[in-house]
Amino acid sequence: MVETTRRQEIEDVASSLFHEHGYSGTSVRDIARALDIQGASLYAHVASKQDVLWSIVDGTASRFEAAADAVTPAPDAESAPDPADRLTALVRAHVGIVTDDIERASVFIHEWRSLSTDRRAEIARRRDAYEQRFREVIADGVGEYAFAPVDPVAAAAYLLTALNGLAAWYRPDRRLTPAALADAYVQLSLQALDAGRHAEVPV
Amino acid sequence: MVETTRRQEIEDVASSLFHEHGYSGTSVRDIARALDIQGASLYAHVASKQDVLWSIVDGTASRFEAAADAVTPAPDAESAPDPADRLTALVRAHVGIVTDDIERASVFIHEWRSLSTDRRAEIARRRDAYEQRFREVIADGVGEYAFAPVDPVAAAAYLLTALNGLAAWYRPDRRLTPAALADAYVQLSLQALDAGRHAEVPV
DNA sequence: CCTACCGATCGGTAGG
DNA sequence: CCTACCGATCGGTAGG
Repeated sequence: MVETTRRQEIEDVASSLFHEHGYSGTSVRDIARALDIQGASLYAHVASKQDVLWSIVDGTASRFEAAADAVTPAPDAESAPDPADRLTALVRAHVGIVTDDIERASVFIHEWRSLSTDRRAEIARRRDAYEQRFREVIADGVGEYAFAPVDPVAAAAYLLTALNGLAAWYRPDRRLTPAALADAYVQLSLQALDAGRHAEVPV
Repeated sequence: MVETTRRQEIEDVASSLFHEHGYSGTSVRDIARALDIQGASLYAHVASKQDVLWSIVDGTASRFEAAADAVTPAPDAESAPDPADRLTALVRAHVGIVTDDIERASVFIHEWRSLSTDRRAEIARRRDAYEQRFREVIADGVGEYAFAPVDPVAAAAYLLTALNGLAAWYRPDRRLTPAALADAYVQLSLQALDAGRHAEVPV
């Protein structure tokens, strides 16, 4: 039932090694050794080391995008949820993906610079579009006086790098479970925008 | 007057290359090429590539520590400044060092994992001690009801990774100068802790 | 700071 | 998935 293809195994151990030593710091033979096969045998399954990195980064980017899509209101919705709720959903989705697979998330966040020029450009575009979702919610909230008057570009970068930082330090433990962590990060993110403090100020 | 030793030049170009391509992704010959000398000639000035990384990381760690020392009240002070002021000073100092030399800061933040075992352990200790300063101010503020009741460990990690994220994205421009950026990041950080909203609640 | 050179390792291919 | 092998590049040394 737990079907794990060889290709998936390769990407799993590659994610772990790229996470720990970086893409440049990991050799094809390091990956093969973790699978108990010869370095050259890896090429029966993958076209290149770069190809493995791309699969990990592209797949993880898609997970983030799909999760954000799922919590983004349809453009034709009667009434868009208020900005605080929309931001909460985005933060929770993001933290969920990071904590669900820290190694792949970490590779996506830190190693996309090692992609070839074209792929790197594509991921840069997709990352910017993803960050734009955060900027828009923040700008909406500022416009509605639901958030403090922050710079949406700086605030979105602040929030997203805080969330992405998880991939570098978080290890699940009994005291700070993924659920507790998500709650804490939602609280900090809403507070960072002073959410709910400004609705009454001007009209 | 502007005395730049060869050693400093080497560390400057190495910081730039390590920032862009990582330590493993930068060869000794890459560094030499940027200085218009032969790869082997570099060894007239440095003992090893690892030695260059250590100088950058150790020096930058010291800058962060000295800046935090400078804004930390003496233990024998009559009255410690309130937590919001202390946190403001810590955030401003940290952002200042990052924006003052993004490349070195970035190498310190991201490449310390490439250090040899002993040095890596030392930097891990020093980073933890530095982060502890943030945890303490946050815990003090929570204890005095100056901040919202956040988990000091999670909140300190959240704040510091947000600040460190600057090294990856920030480029000074006319709209967002280093000073404006520091103001925005202080505001977001204080708000993240809901600073000044809780003083009146219980006693 | 240079030329000349070292052994080790790199990503990848050929041919089973 | 293996053995055998490729040219290129790696960090670093010797000796000027």
